[in-house]
Amino acid sequence: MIDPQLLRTDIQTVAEALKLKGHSLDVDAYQVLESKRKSLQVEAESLQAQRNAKSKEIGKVKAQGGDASGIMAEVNGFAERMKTAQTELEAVKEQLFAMTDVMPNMPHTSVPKGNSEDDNVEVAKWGTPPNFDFDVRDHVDLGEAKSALDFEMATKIAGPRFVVMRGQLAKLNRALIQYMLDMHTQNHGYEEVYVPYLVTQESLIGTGQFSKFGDHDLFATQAEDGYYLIPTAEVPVTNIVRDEILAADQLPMKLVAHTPCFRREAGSYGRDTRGMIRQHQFEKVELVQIVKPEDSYDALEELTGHAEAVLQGLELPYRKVVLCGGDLGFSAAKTYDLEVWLPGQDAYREISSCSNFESFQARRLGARYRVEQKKTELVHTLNGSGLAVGRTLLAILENYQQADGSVVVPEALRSYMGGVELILN
RNA sequence: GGAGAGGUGGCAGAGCGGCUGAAUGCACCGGUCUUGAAAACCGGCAAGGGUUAAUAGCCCUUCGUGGGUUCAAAUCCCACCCUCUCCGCCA
Repeated sequence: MIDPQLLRTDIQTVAEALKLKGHSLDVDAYQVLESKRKSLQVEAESLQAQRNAKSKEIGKVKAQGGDASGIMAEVNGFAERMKTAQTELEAVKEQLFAMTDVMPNMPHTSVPKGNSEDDNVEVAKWGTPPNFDFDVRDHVDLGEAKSALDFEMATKIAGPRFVVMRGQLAKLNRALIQYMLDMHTQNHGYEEVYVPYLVTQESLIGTGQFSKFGDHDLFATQAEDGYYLIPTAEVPVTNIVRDEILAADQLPMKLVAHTPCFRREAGSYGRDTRGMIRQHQFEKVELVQIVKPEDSYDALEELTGHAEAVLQGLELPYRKVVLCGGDLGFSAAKTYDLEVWLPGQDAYREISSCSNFESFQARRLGARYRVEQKKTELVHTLNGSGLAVGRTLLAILENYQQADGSVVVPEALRSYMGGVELILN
């Protein structure tokens, strides 16, 4: 949610910033509504103030045993007028909300211009893609050869975009989760949290995944329950601070959670249909930080570094890009994507997305902290994948593959794999 | 699932339909005292919103949520949600 105060005082700046995200803001329409809101609200509130004053008078007169019928007659007509003013005000507010609710967050000034992912800017590259002196296989061929990945079976059970992992790969999956959680809790200062995988609509609205108007990428339970499966741990974890006023010394709050994530992928028919790149259900270790506003950009660099540390620990080549305005998500002010090298695709593919939302989520969430005795201020929220586990697993298969189709276990994972150095052999 | 109790400020806990945005205690902040601290004493201390140059005033809203009764609701009525206790069931 964009600061309504800013929309009143400097809507041009907002309109300019939103243009970078491809959102055109109807400034005139907004200002017309806003001035209506102002006069209606002033009117409605002054009617209420008058009524309150009169009612108090009645109370006083009656307490003294006097006759209050005169004042009561005077106040009688108020109810109706108040109701009309109230109704009109609500209507205008709703129209304003319809406009602000679909406004994305403003990009940070450091965000490059651009319309699509082609305009994202590479800011760093780490490691070198391996050279193979044999025909490279992708993770599907590698996994299916030993029945350690079984897409057909998953389709039988649940339909397309699911996978069954068996034996060593199921264990590798678990090893990766442990490795990531241990690294973030032991080296990076995060507190591990376990959270619900089903959440309410309210929680989704808080983090911006659910808009009344936009479509969403969510699985839902039957209407009577009203639950949604989480598309990312960002939702339950960030909602920890919803409607809270935190003490300054609670910040920064650094949380890490491993959860499965569920997405319909409704808009991506035909895209990434092969393999584990895009699934309805996948595992992710998510980093979340709740920080003071002045610290959020340092925190973004730090948090991105924490995700990079996992890739470096696993010795997977990757590059870091900063998303251009047009490719930025709805709620984000700035995002770094980490893209891991996938020999099977001969390309870098996203494996982590680290974003600063500034106060955009916090405003919806009502997440504040106490600056001084009497003052509260919205916090800034950030999150990033550290990392997407399924994609990490397939990156390992493809980068560590051998001529015979076996796969070397990265050193960092061996203690989590019971000392095994080679799998799919 | 059945029976009962309850949801009030950071916490605990009062609150006859008007003088209660809310007693009191704790916590917290400021001060006096003290070499310093503690104790004691004095003062302050909810959030959101509007108006405004203003973090000054003034005003509105909020006592689980939503509706209703009334000139007036934390207080009365209805529905829902949640919590706790007991019983049943269950990993």
